[in-house]
Amino acid sequence: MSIDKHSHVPYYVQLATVLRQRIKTATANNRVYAVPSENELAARHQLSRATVRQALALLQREGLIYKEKGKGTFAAKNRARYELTSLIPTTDEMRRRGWRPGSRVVSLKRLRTRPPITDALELDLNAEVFELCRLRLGDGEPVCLQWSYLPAALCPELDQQDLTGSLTHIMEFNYGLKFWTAHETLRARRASSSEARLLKIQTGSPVIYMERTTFLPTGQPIEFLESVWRSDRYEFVFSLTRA
Amino acid sequence: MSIDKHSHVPYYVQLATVLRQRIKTATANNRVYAVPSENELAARHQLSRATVRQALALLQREGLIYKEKGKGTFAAKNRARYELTSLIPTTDEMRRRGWRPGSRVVSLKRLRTRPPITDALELDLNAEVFELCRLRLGDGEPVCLQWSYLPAALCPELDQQDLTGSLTHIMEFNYGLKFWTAHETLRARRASSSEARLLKIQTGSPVIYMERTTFLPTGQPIEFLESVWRSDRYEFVFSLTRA
DNA sequence: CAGTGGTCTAGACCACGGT
DNA sequence: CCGTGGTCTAGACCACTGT
Repeated sequence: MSIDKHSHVPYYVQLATVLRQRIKTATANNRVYAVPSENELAARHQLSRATVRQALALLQREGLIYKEKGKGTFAAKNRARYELTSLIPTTDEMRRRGWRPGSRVVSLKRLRTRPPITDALELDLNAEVFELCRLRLGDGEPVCLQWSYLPAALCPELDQQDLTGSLTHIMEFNYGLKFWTAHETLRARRASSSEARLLKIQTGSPVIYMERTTFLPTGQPIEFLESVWRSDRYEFVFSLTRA
Repeated sequence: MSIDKHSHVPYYVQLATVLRQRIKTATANNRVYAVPSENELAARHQLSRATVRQALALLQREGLIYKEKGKGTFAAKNRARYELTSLIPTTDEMRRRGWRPGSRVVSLKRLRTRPPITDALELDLNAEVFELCRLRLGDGEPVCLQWSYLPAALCPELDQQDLTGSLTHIMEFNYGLKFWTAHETLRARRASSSEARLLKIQTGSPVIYMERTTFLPTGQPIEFLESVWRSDRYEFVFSLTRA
């Protein structure tokens, strides 16, 4: 298992893959695993030290290794649940939980913005947005209710699309709009009667209310999302790391 | 404003600071700001391109810039609310929200572990842990109720410490245990009568229930935390980014 | 075509930890 | 003292973008 110099895969990616595997088997027996030193890795794989460091930086961001100046590099037990906290389409999230994802479009309207949507999307008052309300299902059972607001100017003819799948994918592949970062706010509150009816729970049950604003790589806001999650079916999981 | 070659601050940190400032003023007027090319920055500041790239990598992780191959590097609007999602002591979090942080120790016991604590902390059954229950205050008003479980072997005489401040700081500076990564799980549920009494809310009110396991850089679990948060006083904010 | 960022090399000096 | 990771240089070739 070594580096293929004829592959089109960058050396540092190849090295990271090799090391990931080595760390996995080495830490399986609860043994402490000292990663070979940077010079040693460079010599062993016929690479420059800079390339080795690039590979190690990858693994460090994944939480797989940690370094101690003057001592060396060591394997951490693999705690990377979701490779740290990352922005993931709801559809993929469902699959990751072992559910068959589904979606029922409750309504799709084209309307003029009002606060707080104007603020979140940084649009002028009365600019047009699509309001998409969907019930998201896991294995056919309701999990959450979502209202997405999208600037109509950026995704014309959204009403012609198949909206039962991943909105993230539609935006990326049909409109070239890449969801890149997001701000999420979570609160607990009681389900209203209309929410409860769609989610098939009792009115007043505690639910998680989430607001999310999603941004393009440029920092331009592209989606404002309001959602209500059944607390008996869904919990929010985050992996955090020290800055 | 340039790079001080006699400073002990690394060049790439200095350059990042300069660029951060430049981006801030440039994007203030909603103008698109193309960051100078890597070669140009290298020439202008008398640095190698590798050093310039190190500085840009910093800013990219902060969400301040994005790159497009063949085109260039551009400033994103600053969306870094908390420099992405990071693990932060509760005390510091409170201050960030503009509250005067406070803590009331409800109880501190030394007891033998039982599931689920044994699982989370990876301890043998009956190993000793400290159970620390604290009421966290913001500007004197209850915000949340926390139960921390810590392996007694790793922090002997915890009962001699002042526990009204930051537990994270005590663990780091008194025991050399650095909280590094964490897994958090959030659910909505109703407050029990005892929780409600301490939090000064009505029994049955919706609250956020959070479980957190915190790990050292080695990946060893160091703290298991259960907490209940008042939904009228606290909301959880996360910044996410695409992997 | 020229300019951009992505990858890579072969050196160098430093501060730190353990002997 | 030597080995470690942290920082830095001065080159190089590549794939991609726009003209």
